[in-house]
Amino acid sequence: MPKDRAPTRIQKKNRAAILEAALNVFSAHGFRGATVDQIATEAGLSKPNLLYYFPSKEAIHTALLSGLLETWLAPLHDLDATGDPMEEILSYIRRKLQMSREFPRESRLFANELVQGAPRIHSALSHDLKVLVDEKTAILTDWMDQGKIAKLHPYHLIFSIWALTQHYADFDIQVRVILGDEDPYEGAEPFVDTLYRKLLRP
Amino acid sequence: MPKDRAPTRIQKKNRAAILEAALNVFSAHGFRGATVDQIATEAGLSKPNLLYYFPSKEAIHTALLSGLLETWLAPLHDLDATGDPMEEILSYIRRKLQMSREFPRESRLFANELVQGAPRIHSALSHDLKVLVDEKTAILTDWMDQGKIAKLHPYHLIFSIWALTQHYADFDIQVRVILGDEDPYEGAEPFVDTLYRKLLRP
DNA sequence: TGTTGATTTGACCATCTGGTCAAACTCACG
DNA sequence: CGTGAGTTTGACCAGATGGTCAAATCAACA
Repeated sequence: MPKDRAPTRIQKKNRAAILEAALNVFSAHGFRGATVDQIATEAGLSKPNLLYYFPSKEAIHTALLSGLLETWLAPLHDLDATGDPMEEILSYIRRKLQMSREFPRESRLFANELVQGAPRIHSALSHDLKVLVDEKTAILTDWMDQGKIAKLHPYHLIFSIWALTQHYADFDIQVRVILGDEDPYEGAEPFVDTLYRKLLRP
Repeated sequence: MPKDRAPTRIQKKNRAAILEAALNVFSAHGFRGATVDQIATEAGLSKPNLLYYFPSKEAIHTALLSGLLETWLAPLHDLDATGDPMEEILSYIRRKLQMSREFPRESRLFANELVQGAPRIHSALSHDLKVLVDEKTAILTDWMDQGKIAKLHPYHLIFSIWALTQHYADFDIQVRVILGDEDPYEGAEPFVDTLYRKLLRP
């Protein structure tokens, strides 16, 4: 294992390659379905070489998840209490849909983990996620109390946004079976926009 | 492997026990994460005994999926072109939400498969699912053309229903982390009801 | 009850997989 | 160069896992 000094050029390159490869493999096959050999090959390394940079398969997975959780929650983090309520929420939704479009692997990485009961990130969820959601739903509740947007159950409002936007990344195959050649996001963006305008109108 | 005559009492009992156990294990761990031993133990059989009834792990999985696909699509199948549009759609949504509540394992079984690209049911999807969805979206489009419900992209309307309802089963852990002790479906039912009433109002 | 087919199992196998290790190789720097 | 730290690898191991098989046991029916 490399010493914990400043990382060398090679360390940076290889760690990045491993995480990139791991994202591909874990998101496509889940933790159990991924093999260290597969990740190593995809990263252009031998298995022992990969294990020189990360002590175990589990460690790669953990590093990947915790490194990406922040990115994943960023759109919600940016929801601003001082902005225009309707526009803030719609722009949060657009950012979230954009994430599904640009980072489908990341979405599926989390989806895989969640569907199986989040055995490896349950604690991170109940801390970071819970806190962030509570903070933001407080804002939503304020807006509702002030009559700026329709009164709805704030948690379920958040769930609906997650469900709708992540569906396009997580169940991509199903979406494409139905849509054929049509670009999913072409139709999704106006659809969710209309949906939430109607839903949130006071 | 049992002959293909009429199944004996023992065959019926054991096949059912295996499929029930397999549903537990596959839905919780995915195909790759499940082991034959685990399924056998949960079904109260030895591994060779289990493999006397199904030729392979893959065969159990396939039998399970194809046996459940019909159940899974039943709510949509029941959408009736001659009923009242708004009530038909709302009742479809209620049935779908009810499925998530009563059959979360089935939902996660499909979710696991879909997230990983549906390697084992892709063909079933592009036949049965595609046909059924096209049939039902034609009804939706009619209703829209007649001004009975709001004009929306019918495929994305279906996606939104799937996403919203299945979210509660598939990402149950996340939902519970946020909601705490609150019953998810208690709030979900009125929420989705309100949502689609607003969305579909012409 | 005897016989035949159905059912069950212990022992076993080949392969896959995560992980180890000592030895070899490479790189940066004096 | 030369040297020491950083990097890479072939060979290897132990345990898990899907699957096989012959022999033993059981159930049902004549």
